[in-house]
Amino acid sequence: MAKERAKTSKAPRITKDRRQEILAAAAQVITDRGLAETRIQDIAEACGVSTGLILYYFESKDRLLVEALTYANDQFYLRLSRELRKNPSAREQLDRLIELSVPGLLPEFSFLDEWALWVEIWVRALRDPEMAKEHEVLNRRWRRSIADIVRHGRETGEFPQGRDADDLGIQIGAVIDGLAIQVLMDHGDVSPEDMLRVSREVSSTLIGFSLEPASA
Amino acid sequence: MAKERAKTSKAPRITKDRRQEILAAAAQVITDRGLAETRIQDIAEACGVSTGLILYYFESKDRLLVEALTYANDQFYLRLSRELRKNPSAREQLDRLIELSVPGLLPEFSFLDEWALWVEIWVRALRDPEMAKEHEVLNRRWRRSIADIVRHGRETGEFPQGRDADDLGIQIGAVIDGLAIQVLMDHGDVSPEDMLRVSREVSSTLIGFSLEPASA
DNA sequence: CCCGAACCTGAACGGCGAGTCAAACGCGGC
DNA sequence: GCCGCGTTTGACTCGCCGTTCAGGTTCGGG
Repeated sequence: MAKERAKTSKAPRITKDRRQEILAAAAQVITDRGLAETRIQDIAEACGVSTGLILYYFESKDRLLVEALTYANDQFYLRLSRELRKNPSAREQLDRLIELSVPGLLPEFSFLDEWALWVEIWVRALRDPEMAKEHEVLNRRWRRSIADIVRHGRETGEFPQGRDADDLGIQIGAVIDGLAIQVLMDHGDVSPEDMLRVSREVSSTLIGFSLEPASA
Repeated sequence: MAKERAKTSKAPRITKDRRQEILAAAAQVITDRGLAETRIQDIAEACGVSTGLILYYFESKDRLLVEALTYANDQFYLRLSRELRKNPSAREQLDRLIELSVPGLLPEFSFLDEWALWVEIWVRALRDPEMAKEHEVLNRRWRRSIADIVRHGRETGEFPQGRDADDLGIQIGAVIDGLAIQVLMDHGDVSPEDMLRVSREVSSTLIGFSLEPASA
């Protein structure tokens, strides 16, 4: 009721929220060009609007960039949550989380590289307090996703009791982060399949369950 | 014989290699300000020279930055090699490598953050083929350091046979990378001591030896 | 003592890109 | 039909910074 959509069928580019459209475009441009090479004009072109409009919706380029990075990460998190909710088994949830984390494994998700944006977030968070604050939230959410799966698996009896679940979140998260970087950089030493296999191995070792032998 | 040093005692700031001086200064500035915020003038000031001189020794800012990043990493690698050579025991070598990798653990080494430069390298390597090439070298060298320790430990009988040593280099390297990022970002969730402990635990688990209980 | 080469300076140039602004647009209400 | 407001435009400003350059300094060798 807030806005009728009846007439907007004729106005193709005015969606409900122009802001969001800009954020999505910005995320895409950052992914393509890199944060440092991203100009306001690039984002404007990706939206099909003028440069002036970008700064009509965002008070400065810097703020827009920070918002775009967190926006993209939110999108990833939403996809992840949706996927996890589909699956009651903790082991399959863990598997799904790992699959979604491997750069370039599932073409339908995560354009090319969710991770390229993570690296940009890291760099920026090192100096920009604004971004550091955001990073803290995103980072905790990411590790908590893992820890929650561990806790859930222990409730269902799929996983044994063992180290602190939050610690496991940190450790498994670290392995995934580190491997993702290797895959991203892609010198052929670590393929997506390698990452998938190693992540499963290491996390099963750390959590303390055994992978079924049928991994061929 | 290429250059006499007899008279240079009176020329205080003309060391043997001005180029190297600039590289060191550049690395420091990048560490402080971040790659994106580093201006040629910052580097010149850090050296106490004019901006013109910087481009007298380096054909462009971009090339200088790439060289500075690899230079800094070389310095780290040299320190690491020196430390490892001191110690014949593979377990102690591994321990030392981990210690040197923890951001902020050993004040005497690695200014504040060797790792801040790594993150900059990653970002740049994602787009700049020049940097990607360099990164490949640095990255392989880093993982090989770990794999070599594993191999050495197996020769001396300290470590059991097990997974491929190069794979372990990748896996342990990934854990260290991932944890280092967490420590770097520093939200208090992962302290340097945490990283130290976890790195030891995980690598002993992966390699397959047991840490002595005296870890208090 | 002079010359040339290497080293160094800092002012000047030029382009680029963030942010501004006055004007236009279009749409819903009166 | 007209008004007014939210939206959009694109030309303009302005400061910044990489790079160039003409000249200065130092130093060693002849």
